[in-house]
Amino acid sequence: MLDETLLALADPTRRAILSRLARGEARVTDVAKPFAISLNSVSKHIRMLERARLVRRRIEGREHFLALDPTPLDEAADWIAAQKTLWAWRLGELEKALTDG
Amino acid sequence: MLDETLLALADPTRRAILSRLARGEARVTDVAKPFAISLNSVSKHIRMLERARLVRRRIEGREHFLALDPTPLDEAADWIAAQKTLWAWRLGELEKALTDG
DNA sequence: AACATATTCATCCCTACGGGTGAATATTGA
DNA sequence: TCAATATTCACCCGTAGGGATGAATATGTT
Repeated sequence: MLDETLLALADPTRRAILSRLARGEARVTDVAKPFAISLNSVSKHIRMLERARLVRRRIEGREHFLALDPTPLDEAADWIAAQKTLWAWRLGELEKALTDG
Repeated sequence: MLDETLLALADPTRRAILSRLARGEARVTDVAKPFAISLNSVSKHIRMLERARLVRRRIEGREHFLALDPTPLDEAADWIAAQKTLWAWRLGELEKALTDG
């Protein structure tokens, strides 16, 4: 799932959609309104966010309400945090080696 | 830069390359060795990692030595952490509203 | 109820790009 | 000269991003 999560987050439009949804549940049209791109594109972006499990959809008649699901963010944050630790350790060793030499 | 960073991280091969480089500097061939894919593909992945500023290249004769640059990870980690906070706050408000109602 | 209208979202088609390969091309090392 | 290192090129395949069109649902009017 990490692939889909990071791929979904790698687009500024999708990140903006997530920021919008962080202010509260919204319909597809509401989400699309601030963007200059077509509603179709927004719909596709939302589908990618759903595939990444970052967004859930609740259908009421013709209206589709979107809400955030923060769960996948944890996995992404964990991976990045782990890498930062590893890299910092490695660079620290390198620094030490340079200092000793 | 956040776009390139997250896009670069969204591929398992590139994440494996980063993990390899976390163990120390390495040449392109060394990095490519464990993978079943061709050297060309690895070269392309490395270029994407360079574009994302996650990897730096030092050329010595015919050998290209690759090393990590952890800087962009901070930006990514910060964005995710900020979103987690915002989302948690929003979901907390929702919880509160449901409890009050 | 029945029909027209407006709104919402999905589907079809095209273009661009990521990911993969093999072959060709410098460039350096032995 | 010959082998090793890495890039570049041309290409194929799958998919994301975009506009245009169509289907489904809700709303309003007679």
